[in-house]
Amino acid sequence: MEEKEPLNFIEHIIEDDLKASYTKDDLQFRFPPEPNGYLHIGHASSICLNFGLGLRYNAPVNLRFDDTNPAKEEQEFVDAIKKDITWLGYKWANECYASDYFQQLYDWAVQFIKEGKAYVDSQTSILIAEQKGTPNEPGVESPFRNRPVEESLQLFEEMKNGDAGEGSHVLRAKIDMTSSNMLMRDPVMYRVLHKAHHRTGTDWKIFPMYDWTHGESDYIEQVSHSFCTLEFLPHRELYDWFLDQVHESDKLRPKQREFARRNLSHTVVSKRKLARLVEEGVVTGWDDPRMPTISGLRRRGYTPDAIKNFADSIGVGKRENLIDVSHLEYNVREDLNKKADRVMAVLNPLKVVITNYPEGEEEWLEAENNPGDEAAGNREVPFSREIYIEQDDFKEEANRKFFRLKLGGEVRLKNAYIIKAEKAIKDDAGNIVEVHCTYDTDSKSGSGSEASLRKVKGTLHWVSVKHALPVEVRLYDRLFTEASPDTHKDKDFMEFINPNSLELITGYAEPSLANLKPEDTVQFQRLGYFTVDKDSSEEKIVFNRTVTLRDSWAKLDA
RNA sequence: AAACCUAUAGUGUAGAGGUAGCACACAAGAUUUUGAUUCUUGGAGUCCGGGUUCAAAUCCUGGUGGGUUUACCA
Repeated sequence: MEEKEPLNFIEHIIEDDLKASYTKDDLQFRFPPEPNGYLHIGHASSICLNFGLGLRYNAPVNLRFDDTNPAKEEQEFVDAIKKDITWLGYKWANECYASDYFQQLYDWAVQFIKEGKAYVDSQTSILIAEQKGTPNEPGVESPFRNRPVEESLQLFEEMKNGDAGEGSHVLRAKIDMTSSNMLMRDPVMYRVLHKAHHRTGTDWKIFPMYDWTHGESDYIEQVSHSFCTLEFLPHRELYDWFLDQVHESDKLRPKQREFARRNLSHTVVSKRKLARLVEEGVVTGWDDPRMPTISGLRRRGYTPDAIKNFADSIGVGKRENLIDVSHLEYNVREDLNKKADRVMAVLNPLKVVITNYPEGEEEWLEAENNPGDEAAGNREVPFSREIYIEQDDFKEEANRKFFRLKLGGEVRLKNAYIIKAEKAIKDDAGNIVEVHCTYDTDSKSGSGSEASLRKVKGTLHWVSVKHALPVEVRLYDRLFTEASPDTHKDKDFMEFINPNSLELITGYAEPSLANLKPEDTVQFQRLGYFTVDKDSSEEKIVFNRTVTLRDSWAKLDA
């Protein structure tokens, strides 16, 4: 009980509030996406943070769509977002929409006008921007700033009724044009937009701005802690100002706190940039397995646990960061190592003929599905005179560090026999096209015979030629060659696209794989984790490589 | 340029005045019918300068580096 587990700064804030005036029942959080795109790994961190807090403190977490801009938002994204959060395994307390609060927000705004806290400005956006000044120079007040309350009221009504054109007027809060915080220089609260909203249709012709909406939505829902990323820090002053105007003392007053966005190396995490990858055809869509979107990661074979463990392990702070993608990869491997069945598939086949194995004969050998998990059971794999091994697993000559097959040398075929390479057959160009081997007839795996227990250094995976199931395999690599492609001042991130982020090959798999369904994940032994893609059909299974196995040999070799 | 935020091993993150920990990455070794997994071990850090204090990663101050803000987007 007294055991102190380390807290991140967000948890410290909550613990401090709990020691002060908050009770546990006051705690409530929210995840507030704008439905204008797909969720990505950065959102996943935020989701895990907010929903994780909800679990930790047994507090409700609302899913709230920040849908105040009908020009960008669509139902399609609402559905995709809900699907992704559910897939991650989180349950929201309430499904909320900022658009549900349009009437309340409007009523408050009218009140503001009556109290002289807001006015209708009839200038162009360009003029308003000019008058805003710069961080160094104060802004100048709009000529409409002190227009009569009745006039503002009347114009606001016209804006609302659709009698005013887009851009003709805005409603502005009357705060301080000389504030050192640009956001306090009479920020826009409403603009006119004659566009259909995905939920309210054409009921509203005016739409509230983010700053005016977000804090009040938190207040309406009685969210205790509203966590957002650091770029909203300057907005906090305005968040508080708006809240000051509407807050009633018997109600909880939400507080906004900010954390640093978490960046992942070798990718980009911005909706705009991800959209460009889609639009320019660099990837096939938002759920392309190379995309850092949740739907992309899912298709790539990532599990919810892998993503959640990743998010938890990187923590949360307030400084600029770049998390190496190897950390993400570690988390999938760790999770899949426990869950994925081990199978055999050969990606770059080299035919091996076992010359002393009877022609036409075959046998089915027992194989463990997961050595770390007895409950995973066993299966049988067919063995015969002709098999495929990986091209990389054979060399005519090699030093003793090469644990694989070489002429005159022996290796164990996983779950099968020990073989010895006798002869390499080459084509006219000198390429090895086939290897002739002999097998030790007494060395069958699991037979318990003396020969079966012999220690041979190398073990290879293999597939019987006759029984091989041809499969399409998509080998994915990182999308960018640069760790931080979008922080170069003089270069566009598109210049760093990895031309080899996808390699398409045909592999040969053991027949048991014919039964797999999309999103099933297996380990191709000695190669990596692979998941069945939704592009699979009756005729052809498609596998996506989630991640390779750790490979210390590859490092030595390189 | 101004205001604000920020600075702990290569990366990320703990440490709230009292022996600088953890994870990944890296290196070495053991085990291994996956060069995987597992296990053991190792190297590696408080941005710089002042101050307060018996004692500073921690508090103060000045630099320096990085970031954010200057949308009728969120």
